[in-house]
Amino acid sequence: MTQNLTLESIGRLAGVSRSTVSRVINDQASVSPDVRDRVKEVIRLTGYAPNLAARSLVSGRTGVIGLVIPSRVHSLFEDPYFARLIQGISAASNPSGNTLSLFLFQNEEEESRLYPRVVTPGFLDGLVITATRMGDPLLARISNGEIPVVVVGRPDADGVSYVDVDNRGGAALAANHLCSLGYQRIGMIGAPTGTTAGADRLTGFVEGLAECDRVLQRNLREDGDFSESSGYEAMKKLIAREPDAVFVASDTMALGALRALKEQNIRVPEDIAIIGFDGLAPDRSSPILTTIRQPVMQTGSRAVELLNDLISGALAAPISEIMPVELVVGDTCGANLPEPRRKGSANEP
Amino acid sequence: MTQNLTLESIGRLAGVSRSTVSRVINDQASVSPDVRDRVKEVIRLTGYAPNLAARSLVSGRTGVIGLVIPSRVHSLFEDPYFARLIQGISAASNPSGNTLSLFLFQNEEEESRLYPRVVTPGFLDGLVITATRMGDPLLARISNGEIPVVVVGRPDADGVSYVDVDNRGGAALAANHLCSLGYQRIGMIGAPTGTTAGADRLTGFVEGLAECDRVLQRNLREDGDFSESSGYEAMKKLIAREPDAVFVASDTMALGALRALKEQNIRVPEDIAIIGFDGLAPDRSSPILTTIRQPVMQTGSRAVELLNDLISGALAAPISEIMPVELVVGDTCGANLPEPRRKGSANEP
DNA sequence: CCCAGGTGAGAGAGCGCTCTCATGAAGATA
DNA sequence: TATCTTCATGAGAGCGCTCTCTCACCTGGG
Repeated sequence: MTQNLTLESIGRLAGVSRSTVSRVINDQASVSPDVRDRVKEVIRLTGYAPNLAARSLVSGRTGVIGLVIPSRVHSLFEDPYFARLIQGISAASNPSGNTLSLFLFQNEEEESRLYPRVVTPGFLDGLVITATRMGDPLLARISNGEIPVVVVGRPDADGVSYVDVDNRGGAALAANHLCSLGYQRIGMIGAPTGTTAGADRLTGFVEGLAECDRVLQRNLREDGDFSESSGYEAMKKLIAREPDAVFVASDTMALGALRALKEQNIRVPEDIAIIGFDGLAPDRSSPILTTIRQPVMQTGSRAVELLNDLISGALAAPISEIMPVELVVGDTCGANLPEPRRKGSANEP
Repeated sequence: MTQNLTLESIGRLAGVSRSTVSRVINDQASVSPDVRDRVKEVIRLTGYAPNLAARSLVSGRTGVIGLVIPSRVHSLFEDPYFARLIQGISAASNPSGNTLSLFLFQNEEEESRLYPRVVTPGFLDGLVITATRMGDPLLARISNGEIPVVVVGRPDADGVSYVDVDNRGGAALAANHLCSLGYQRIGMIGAPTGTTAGADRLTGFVEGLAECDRVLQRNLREDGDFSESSGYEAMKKLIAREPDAVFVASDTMALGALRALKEQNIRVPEDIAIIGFDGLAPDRSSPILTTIRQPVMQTGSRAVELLNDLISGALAAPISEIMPVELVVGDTCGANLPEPRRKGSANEP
């Protein structure tokens, strides 16, 4: 039935040459209306679709972009962050006529074994890489100019195009919010400082406190690894040091922190205020987490748009963009409490 | 630097012909050891990788398999199920030399617009489709024999290859477990019966009760849509009818059910036993959910293996496979309680 | 009535690869 | 020594497409 349809066979059926059919398919000029209609009708009837391999062989484009998620985030893949990011990337790929290929590597070995395929010419037009850590060797190799690359999240290398969210600004917003509510012993559960997101959220939070003439006491800070359990553990340690408010650098960790507090019957926000980062926690959670919401899907979409600009040559690398974040006030920061409580001051320098 | 390396140029550098280089790359016989080494060395030095478009043009294979997730499950994409499934599919794709392309359609329009690309020759070797609903038109079109397809989850059409988990057996297991613990008013929060998973879990649960000479009272059953909030709403309705145990057809819905119970200060499992299905709930949740665990990652991997058999012609469609499930006893079924409580009997026929 | 200018359509080359077939050298058999 | 079989290698065709070049035809101005 639909066997081996080619430009040639379509042309034969329509009584024209292969060249003319090609012109019709690619909407090029110099085809008379009646011939164009005749060819289109044959294409419709036969259900012909051009062979993409042949097309990319000559055009050098495949219409495929790759999304690389490095091996070590596999356990983190449970984080709704990645699902959203993939959605955003997919959403932007479809309209631009791109297909998305997903590269999840199980381990470093697989990563380096499959690496050639990723940068091999004739397969991918461009690449989006996410969740790189500082000094990531993969990034160094891939961004070597063979193929257009856009990184999601600020890379620590220069000359690489990227899309990031305003981690510093968001963390500062959290700090300002807590200060304005009158908290005195403000702590933080940070993300790994080996990631730029972790480092930027820490920097921003310290800066935000400084704007209110506060400092982050060293013993009021613990770091987690983005996982729920690490937030739980960090909060358990912090409890003894009696913060009255804690900024947790990811919602997933904040959920863990809330669990630790509940276990100890410490009320949120009456006894301690919590503010998260991400805006991914499902609304169902009671209480509703106050958080800094980042536009994850849009970040993914924007990455694809920049990548397309890079591929088409409309822009030259490196380009970058910072997506805005916003404070979303929920139940856990105490903003909706009749009167925020105060403890002894610890954040005054 | 790495510009336009072809078989021809590698051959020139190694002092052999294009054909010989091709033989070396494809590990074919009839190449003398010294020539083989010489060519391999040149390839290593230049970093040459064959052009995949050209290769697939002649071979008819692309090494790409597609994963299609229909439009309407986008909101469900938050469910860890899909993340795990994708991991499983990716894990099995990489070793078999396949690349995974992801097709997430935003809506029906996009679905039908991009459909040609999915089945267009010269792009995908095969297809994995998941989360189809009964009577899914996409499935009917795609499984039309143009390209090998494996469905994850039992399709309601014949002649389609698939991998499913033992939904019936698992639900029966849940029923038996609750019966053996002595519960008398056993209810169920079902999944949509418009999905085969929902229908099978219902059938299995009823069968399992029948094995214990019980029936599922109609007013002790509510259906949800796999979402947390639907589980919450369903449980709110059920509470008034005083079940002493409820089988919830997905863990995500079970989480919602637990939330509804907690809101009403109904203790689990002292006042009511809960058993879920999926085995995806993170261990962190306290209490730990008793559930029927299904091997999601393995299901994805197995789908790819079957697909590869279909592609290579080692097997002919339709083939199918049922993955086993297991009961995982946690805190919520009351199995670890000193003495399960009994209420008036409702499940006796 | 002839020739520039434009326009629709076909012929042909070539993208980089695989695969079949031809060739020539070396070894085996008569 | 002549013929037959290996085996290593090269030459060539062709996968289905795009793109350039060429040609045939039609128009209109001189």
